[in-house]
Amino acid sequence: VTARDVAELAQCSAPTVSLVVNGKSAGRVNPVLERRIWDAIEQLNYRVSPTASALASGLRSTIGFVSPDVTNPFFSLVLEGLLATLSDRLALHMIAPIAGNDYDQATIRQALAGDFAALVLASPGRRILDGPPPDCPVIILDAGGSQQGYPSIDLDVEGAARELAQHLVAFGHRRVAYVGVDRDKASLHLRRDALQFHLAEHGAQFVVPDLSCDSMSIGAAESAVSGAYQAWADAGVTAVVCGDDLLAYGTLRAFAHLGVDVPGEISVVGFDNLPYSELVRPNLTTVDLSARELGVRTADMIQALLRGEDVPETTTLPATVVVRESTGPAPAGQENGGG
Amino acid sequence: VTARDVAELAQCSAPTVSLVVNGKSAGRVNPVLERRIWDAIEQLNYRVSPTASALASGLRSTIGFVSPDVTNPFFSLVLEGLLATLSDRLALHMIAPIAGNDYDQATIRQALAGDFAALVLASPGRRILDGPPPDCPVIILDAGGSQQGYPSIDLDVEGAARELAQHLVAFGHRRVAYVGVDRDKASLHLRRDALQFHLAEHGAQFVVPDLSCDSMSIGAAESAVSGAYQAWADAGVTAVVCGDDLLAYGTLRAFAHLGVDVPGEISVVGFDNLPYSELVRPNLTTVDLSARELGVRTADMIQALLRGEDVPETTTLPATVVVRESTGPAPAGQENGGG
DNA sequence: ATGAAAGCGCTAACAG
DNA sequence: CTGTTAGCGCTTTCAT
Repeated sequence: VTARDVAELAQCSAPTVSLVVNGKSAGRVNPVLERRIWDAIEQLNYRVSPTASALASGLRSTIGFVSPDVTNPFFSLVLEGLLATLSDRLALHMIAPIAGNDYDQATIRQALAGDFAALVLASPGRRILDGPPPDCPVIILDAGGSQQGYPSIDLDVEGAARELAQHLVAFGHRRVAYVGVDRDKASLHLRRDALQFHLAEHGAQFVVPDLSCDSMSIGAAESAVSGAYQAWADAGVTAVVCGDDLLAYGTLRAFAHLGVDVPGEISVVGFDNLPYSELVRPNLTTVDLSARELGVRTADMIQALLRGEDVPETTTLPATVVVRESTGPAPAGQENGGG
Repeated sequence: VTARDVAELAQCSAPTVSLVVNGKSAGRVNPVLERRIWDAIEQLNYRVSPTASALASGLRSTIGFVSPDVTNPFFSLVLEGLLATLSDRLALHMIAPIAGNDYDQATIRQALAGDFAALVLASPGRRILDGPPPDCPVIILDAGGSQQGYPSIDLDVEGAARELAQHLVAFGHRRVAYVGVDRDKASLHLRRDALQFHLAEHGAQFVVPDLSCDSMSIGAAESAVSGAYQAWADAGVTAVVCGDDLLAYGTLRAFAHLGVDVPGEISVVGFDNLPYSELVRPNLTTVDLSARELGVRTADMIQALLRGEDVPETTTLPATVVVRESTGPAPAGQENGGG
């Protein structure tokens, strides 16, 4: 059922139908005709073809969202904020790497082929776009700052790292281990480096090589940590910081199996503050990355961009430490987010 | 940059370019011309416009996925399986209700307006489609069987309920409570009813009215359970079964705050077996709903449907009980999934 | 206030 | 093998 069918029934022409369905009838089409048209639309159950509409108008109405891992709650939360804030007129096309193993150039290239109104890249690696520039706005999320001139929205990892370093040092930790992933995740590197810097200010440091997990998953961290623990113990590590809550969950599991007492023998910290971090045993101390807000702000930025407005090259959202039992009871005067 | 630009550069006509880029050049276009065309394509960085292509060919290439809640790991897992299995040619549009509160007719109507190659409805309510029938295949997931003639993929809740009832009764439970949500979720009702039936076989039963949470979330369950516990205790409830793991997490939290010992004073069971269920305290006994597999099978079914093949009206996937510490140590000979 | 004409970029059906 | 002709369904001038 096409616009012409409607036009025929309503005894007018297709362009008039177009005006009406697009709400552009203000003072341009006779109210009684408009009525007839709406009636015909309902009667025939007419819906405009988004495809044809997009082609004719040159207006794209779908935004591409590239997620490294749709099962990671962090990205789910970002997605939720995005979806909740995006105008109804904008559809969202999900793009995820085939293997579930984070995404590479190929994934991005695929995304670029999709002719989107805008493209959102969540937690990309370092080298983002190799080929010719895309013909739509690109927004980068959680990449540790703008890259290649694309506007980005980031978390204040720097500030959180300072806060976290203080917290750890206040508990007497001086010898720390870091758990990250094998991939070239800009965001994870930044977390590590910022933390290293602020630990150093207090005479603390990473005393073992970073542990690189195959993937950002509970299982990967569990097996990696199981293998690394002896070396950590030998090096006198008393706290381990994980680049992501999922890695921290795996770390907690590994310790549980190894019979290592947390936080008695070693403290564990994660980045993200997923909804499950206060449910795991022991409750995980984390850096809250306000994932949902990240999605909300992304949607706002997209709409601004599509209106042709300028947006700041880098937007930074606050990130704060949420202290829970995995780093021991909070010292007097310290905020405790475990409630 | 259009196909005509390429044609011009390669000194041929647009349709020939079309043949080449679509891999339909076998024996229909001169290899040397094809070379020139590919060169031109690369040189101009030409990409076919999916929009124009779809319009001209009448082939739709995006499938719509309606999720009640993108932050619920169950649906994330379904999505992951779906994305991983779907052909590269098929894009996926995410549709979620605005409020984050499950979806209604309006959400579905919006989905119908999207002209998709296929539509997937995950865990819908009872009345699914009111208006005129959609013009694309619709697949229903986790709805407790086919509805309105749409093919469905479901979990063997019936079998799992039997298994679960046996497990609970073997531990001496006779007086049980059920936690669900306010919404008309077909799937949750089925879980409840099947369990009730099999509990009755063993002389056990629900001894209090079902607890209805506002939403399928940890927080909603936590507050609902907090308010209901006294009545449960008065009624002698010794086990509570939650329609979803998230509800179970909230239940565990409520009990933790109330100082109720699990499973000492009361046992808790959830449906879903999310990845976090063996991390929470205490490890949650659940019914494994093989969410990812649900997504995989959905993708398979979509592709079959698009090939014009017939599919069974109802496909049922296995669901099994995973016993963990929230229902106490497993009795001798009972499988223990807590490892 | 409305219709006629043109065209978005591509593909299918034919003609050569 | 290749080019020409149409047309997908809609929107946008531009007449009237």
